[in-house]
Amino acid sequence: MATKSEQTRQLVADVALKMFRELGFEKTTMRAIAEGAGVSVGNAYYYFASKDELVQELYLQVQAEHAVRAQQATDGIHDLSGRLKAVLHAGLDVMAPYHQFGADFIATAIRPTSPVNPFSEGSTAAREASLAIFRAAVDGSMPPAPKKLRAELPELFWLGYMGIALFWVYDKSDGQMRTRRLVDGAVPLIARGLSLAKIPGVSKVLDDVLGLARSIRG
Amino acid sequence: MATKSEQTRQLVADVALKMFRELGFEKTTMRAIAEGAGVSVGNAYYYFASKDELVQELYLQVQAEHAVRAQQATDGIHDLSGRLKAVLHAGLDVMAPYHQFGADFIATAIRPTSPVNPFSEGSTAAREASLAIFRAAVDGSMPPAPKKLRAELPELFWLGYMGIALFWVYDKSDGQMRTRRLVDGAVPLIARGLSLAKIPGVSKVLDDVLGLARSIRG
DNA sequence: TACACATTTTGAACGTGTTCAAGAATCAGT
DNA sequence: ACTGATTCTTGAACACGTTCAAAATGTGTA
Repeated sequence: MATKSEQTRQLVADVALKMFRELGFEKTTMRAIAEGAGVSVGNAYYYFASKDELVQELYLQVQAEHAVRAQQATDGIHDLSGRLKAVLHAGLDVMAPYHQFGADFIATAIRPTSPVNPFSEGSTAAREASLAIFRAAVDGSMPPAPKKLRAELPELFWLGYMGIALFWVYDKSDGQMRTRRLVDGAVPLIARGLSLAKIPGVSKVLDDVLGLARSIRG
Repeated sequence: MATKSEQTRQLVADVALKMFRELGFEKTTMRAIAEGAGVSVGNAYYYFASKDELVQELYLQVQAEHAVRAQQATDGIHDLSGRLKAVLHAGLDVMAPYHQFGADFIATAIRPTSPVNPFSEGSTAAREASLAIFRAAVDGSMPPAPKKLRAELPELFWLGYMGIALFWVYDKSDGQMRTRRLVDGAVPLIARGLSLAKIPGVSKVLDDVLGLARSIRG
């Protein structure tokens, strides 16, 4: 059984996540979390060094849930387009309860100093986990993706997913259906776009793009 | 001559921008701004409803400066690639003094509620001004850009510019030279990519992409 | 000049995230 | 069971962004 310490930590996290969902980021104060969990403010800080770390807790949970659902949703689907669509919709499903929270989450996440920042070194593990979801979608596809791009695609799709999340945050339509339509419309186009990679002229430009990306990254 | 009121407002803004540049966003407290300007905290709030509005002041100034410099830098350059490169580098030049400030600026700007948010309705004017810079770069180019894309290019480039700004924020290299190299490397590729639009297969996919963009926007 | 009204300025006060010295509870080794 | 060290918990305190009633100053009118 869990130690007392682990119980307290979990309790604080649970209360915080529930409040984030129901009240949003700003109305969820550290004092309210502490009171809701029946502990002192200082005690909450003993387990989470900042409010941002509680946001990270949410991020990790959402991501873990995404991994599970993406796995289920892609089961039995073999074409890349279908698999990608399933993964993206699974992501939107998991994020849905947090839509009003999204803006503050992204504002937090985008700071280089934030533990949640997806590009920062601190969250390499989290980013890898998220990338793995897209890698699985690509690697498991039949027919396989163009060889030249296969290694780069997961990262590209992940980046696209970040963009979709940003779009989703600003999407005020009912149930964020515009984002859903964007996914449904864009994914087949991406799949078709990939087939263009075989055209010699396109292929050459693509090589240079990939080369540039590598040189900038290193 | 300016009224006393205008002088005070300008003084507060000047002190704030100077502090933003020299100390960054967090260390520039409203109390410090007020003290530096020789007014009370409440008085600063009489002219600027929030700290964010002072950030907006900075945003407007940077943008105005960008417009001027882009104009100068593209003068006499006719090819699209050269013009785009000049505009982007002009943007980086203007932003340079604020690099350490960049992260907080973007975190502020990305909130839908922020007056600085580039997508929000409140800053339509500011966005239009920024878009106009890219429109001028496209419209003034010789040979002209592909007709099919000409109307969409400014918005696309502007979006790319937002992406570059994001990259720049995270760029810890000396003088952000990686961002400079990214611009130098990416711009010619974009120009070459545009010429692919004439290939029938590519053109068809492109039409669908543009159609999707329009349907989502509306 | 004297008065009424509008504009500008003040500084104390509020609620926030966060820190920290101090104390309470728990544990490990004898 | 005792003791010393470690882990956990507390709540007052700090600096921050922001608000607001009240005061001070400015402006136009009789």
